[in-house]
Amino acid sequence: MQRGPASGLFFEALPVARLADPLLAERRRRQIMDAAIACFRRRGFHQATMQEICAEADISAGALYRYFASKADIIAAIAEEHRGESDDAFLRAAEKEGIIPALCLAARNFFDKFAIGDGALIADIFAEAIRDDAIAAPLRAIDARSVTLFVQALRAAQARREIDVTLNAEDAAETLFAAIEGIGLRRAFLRDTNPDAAVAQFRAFAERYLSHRP
Amino acid sequence: MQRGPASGLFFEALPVARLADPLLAERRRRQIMDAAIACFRRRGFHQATMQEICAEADISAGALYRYFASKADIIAAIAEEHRGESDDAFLRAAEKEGIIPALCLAARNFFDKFAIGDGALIADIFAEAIRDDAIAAPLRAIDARSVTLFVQALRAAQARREIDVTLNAEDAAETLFAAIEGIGLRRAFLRDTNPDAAVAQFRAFAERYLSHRP
DNA sequence: ACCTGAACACCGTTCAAGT
DNA sequence: ACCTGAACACCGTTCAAGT
Repeated sequence: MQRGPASGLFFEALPVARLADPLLAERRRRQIMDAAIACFRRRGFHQATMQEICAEADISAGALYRYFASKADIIAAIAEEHRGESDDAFLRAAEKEGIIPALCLAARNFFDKFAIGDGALIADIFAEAIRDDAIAAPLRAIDARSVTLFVQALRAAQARREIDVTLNAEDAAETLFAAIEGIGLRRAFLRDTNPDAAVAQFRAFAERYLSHRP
Repeated sequence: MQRGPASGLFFEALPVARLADPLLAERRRRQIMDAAIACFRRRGFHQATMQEICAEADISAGALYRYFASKADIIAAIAEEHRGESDDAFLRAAEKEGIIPALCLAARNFFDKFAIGDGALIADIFAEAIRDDAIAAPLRAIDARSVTLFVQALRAAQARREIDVTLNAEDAAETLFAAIEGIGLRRAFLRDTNPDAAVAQFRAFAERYLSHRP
């Protein structure tokens, strides 16, 4: 987070601008991200050093900075990747198995990350995103897409009379998302990251929350 | 987070052991914590430097380390203080106004911290607690006390037939806590920290979740 | 074009020396 | 007993020099 004299300028040329071969660039970014994920998982975002990431990726510090502008830039790329993966699976489950199993699948996808030890990393990403809008903005775009899928699936479930039709689908999607994130973070804090137990907690909540009103 | 040769020993004498006047010690800790809160609020836990905290507290680095073992130790003390404050208010509200207003009061107490810009700090505390059990352990003790209050208030509300009697009070308290934390963090991520809107979202959720079953 | 790694400007923490 | 602040062992990032 320390920086040289150039920081704070608005139109710095990004390193990516001077890259020629996009295939090599993609390969290097992949290589650096995999190394960073391994290091962050072992030691956390702030504890892992760039030297460690360079060693793990088998690349020099100077080379790394051709492909990522900063340590925070690496975490942003990892977070983006983390998010965009499970949307298709959710959509298929929502159509084939109903809304509750689909929501539980999305929740399990998230809880699994805590089970493999990424809990602190996820909290770090929240902290960085809350502090720095440059990190939050791309994550919000991905988030918005997932929320839209939730909303559509909830509306379809209402049309099928699977859940309460008086519920506002947008509000419900937001609250379901918040509950998944809250449950995951909280259980990690309490040192119980068993994903089955977390899904059971979420399912009990979702069934109550979405059920038909008297 | 870097350290000298002595780290890793199990029975290092804590700085506090060599302190004589407990009143001076308490004053110094207060002075350092207030300075740290101001610095963390401005720049975040990892961005704020010990030099800044020392300057804000008007104390030298060496003096600071007589009263706190590390930067992480300061955050732990702040987090403990953050938590233990609103339990009494919750209990009184639960008896006088019913369970829903009491839960909303507890939620508002939490959401207010995001509104004054402590969101990233709270996420930092989550991350540090998930990563380091030495930080998590004292926080879990405080957390457990608050959860117990929730459970007792929920049971009393069930006895009054205010909410669904088939609900397991322990499970419900855990899920309500997770929802409060999730809503707070998520709204900060989405850049909407208006506490009224957050409380409204929580209230809509809590009323549905706790209501009598058909 | 792409890479290396020493160098730079920091950081958290310690400890000899003061009062 | 309590404090100071230079010194220590790092850190993230840059940039002259190589291929």
